Amino acid sequence: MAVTIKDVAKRANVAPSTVSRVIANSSRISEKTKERVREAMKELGYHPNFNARSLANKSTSTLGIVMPNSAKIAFQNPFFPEVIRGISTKAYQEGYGLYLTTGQTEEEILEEVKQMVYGGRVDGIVLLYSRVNDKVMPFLIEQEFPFVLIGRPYNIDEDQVTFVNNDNYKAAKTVTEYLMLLGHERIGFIGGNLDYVVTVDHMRGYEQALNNAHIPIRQEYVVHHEEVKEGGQDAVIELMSIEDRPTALIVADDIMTFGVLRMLADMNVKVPQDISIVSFNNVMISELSSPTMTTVDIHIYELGFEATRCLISKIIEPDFGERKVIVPHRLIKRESCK
Amino acid sequence: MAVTIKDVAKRANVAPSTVSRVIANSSRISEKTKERVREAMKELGYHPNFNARSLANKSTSTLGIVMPNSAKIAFQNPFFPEVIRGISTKAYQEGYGLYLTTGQTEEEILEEVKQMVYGGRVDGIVLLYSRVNDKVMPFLIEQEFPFVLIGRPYNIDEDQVTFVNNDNYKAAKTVTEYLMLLGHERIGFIGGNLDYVVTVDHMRGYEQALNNAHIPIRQEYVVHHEEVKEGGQDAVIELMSIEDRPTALIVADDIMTFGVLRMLADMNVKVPQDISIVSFNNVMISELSSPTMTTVDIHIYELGFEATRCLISKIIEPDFGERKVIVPHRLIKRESCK
DNA sequence: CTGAAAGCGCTTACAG
DNA sequence: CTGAAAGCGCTTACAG
Repeated sequence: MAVTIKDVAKRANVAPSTVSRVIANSSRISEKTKERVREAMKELGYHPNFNARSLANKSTSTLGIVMPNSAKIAFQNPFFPEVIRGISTKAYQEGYGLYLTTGQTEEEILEEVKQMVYGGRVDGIVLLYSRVNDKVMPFLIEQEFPFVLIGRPYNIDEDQVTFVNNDNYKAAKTVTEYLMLLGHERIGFIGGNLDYVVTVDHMRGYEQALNNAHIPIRQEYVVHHEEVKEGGQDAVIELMSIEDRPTALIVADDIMTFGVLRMLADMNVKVPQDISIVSFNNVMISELSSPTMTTVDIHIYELGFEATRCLISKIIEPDFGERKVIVPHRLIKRESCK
Repeated sequence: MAVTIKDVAKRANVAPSTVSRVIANSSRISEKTKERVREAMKELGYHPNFNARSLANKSTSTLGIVMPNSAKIAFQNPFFPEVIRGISTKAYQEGYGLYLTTGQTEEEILEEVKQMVYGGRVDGIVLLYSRVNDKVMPFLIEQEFPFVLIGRPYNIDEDQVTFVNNDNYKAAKTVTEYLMLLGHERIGFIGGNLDYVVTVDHMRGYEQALNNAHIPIRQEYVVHHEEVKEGGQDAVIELMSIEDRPTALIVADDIMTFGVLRMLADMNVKVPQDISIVSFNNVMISELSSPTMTTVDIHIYELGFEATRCLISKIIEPDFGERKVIVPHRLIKRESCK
């Protein structure tokens, strides 16, 4: 059997409550006693039982991470490992552990979130996506459970949720303007799943920039795909089949851009000579493509880090802390635009 | 306050113990009572408290995932998301949750593992790496705590640990032989960190194949790097500076190969015309390089899935179950060899 | 088939 | 500064 607080108490000749206070490093215990108790803990190899603690405390020092449905698709994309790295770093610093959802469908995930919340399995949750018509967020709001969203709430009053996001609208607008500045007028747009808010924002930015320049928006220049691998490739086929081919492409995400580049190479279309490409994320590997890609660095790590910072402060003092953090983005110019 | 077993008991006019038995679906409770209790649970919106359960049960239905130190480096590589996906799938199927280490250094991680084990935070652990002189594994063995290793134990009796691995030795040997069959004799080897057992195994396979063919091993043809991005690029510089340049390269991992291809392109060395390349892993994105890469598919997802299967069976019945699973590998021929 | 009671290993008012 | 006791929300022998 594991050694408990009682064993330590006996050994140190004090009451269990005293041992508990020593663990919490209460100022009401004399240094002398503390020493003695700590000695006993060492000798016996005492380690606190986490579940007992959580039960008595009603707090777990654990944060839940909720991934979008279908980790299959999600994990294809280095975005997630990188946010998690940011989350992980801050969580470690503050003494929190990490608990991961494993469900694949939306219903499974909602069920898991309910378990986390009702079961007292975590103290707070970071939501790694914002999806149109998502059910997880309304649930969390209704329960008044501490959570932070990476992304932007959609169809929900912004004041009700703490979130960390990029200005994706502006990023897409800037990128479109950048391409126009380079002389492009026929600009294609390869977006992600339209259920995700980020996709919606990208679209709006793209359209706004075009509008401002009085360039008509052509529906055939806009395609959406979820799968990053096949998605990029399929999109290229669609767009390159148009008579009036675009001379520039905005791609939702770097990994998709790999697919785009691959397919373009197969078609013997040269980048950037024949077509320019800008994408989003600046994932580590994006500087290893041929040609290297021009992309918007959205500071993924920071998104995770900041989200965790906000979440923890919300757990500790629910009524203070920022409710909204916008992480700046930056256009990284490399070889794929002309 | 959350609704507890007591509230349900009152509502259903039974004792708390009966409610508990209904939750566990004990066969000793009549269907009629079960119905009544379930009704009450629904009406009150009862959800079991996870920590209380774990405490009474001494089991958590949670699996710990231990990542190699420095998630920074680890998470650059799609290997990890993909194993985790495999783990996640099986864990979900069996009703287990996932808990992640967050530490960066070896000491931090060991400390976290101790907390997991002593604190009763998880029922078992899957170790995502096997490292020479690792301290985590000896600790787990000493504690007789259920764990499974993805990789191969090193300097530890194989009978003492359950592990899931590829035959990395054979894979490297085959790959080397494949290149020799294509006519190559000057074959370079770009390996990962020599602290990892997989690297050691790759090396042995490479050397063995060369030996069998009576081709002398040249130390200058062998380089090691940990960072996948810079690593690949640095390695190329080293190898291409040799007077007697290799005509083929074996690269530890696909992402590294992206760096290698990038650098080779910068140097105007054509793949596969001037130099052939084989690598390992067959990560999703590896079919998107230019040229697409020939690589060994090690079935990463399956490694995670199998490991979790073994772990759970070990938790449930410690004395049965396989102790060793070798996941087959397969050479995927694409465009990078000639 | 069901209940009363003890116990899992902590924490925390309350008392002194 | 320290202790005795109650409580966190479950489970599980034991008894009937």
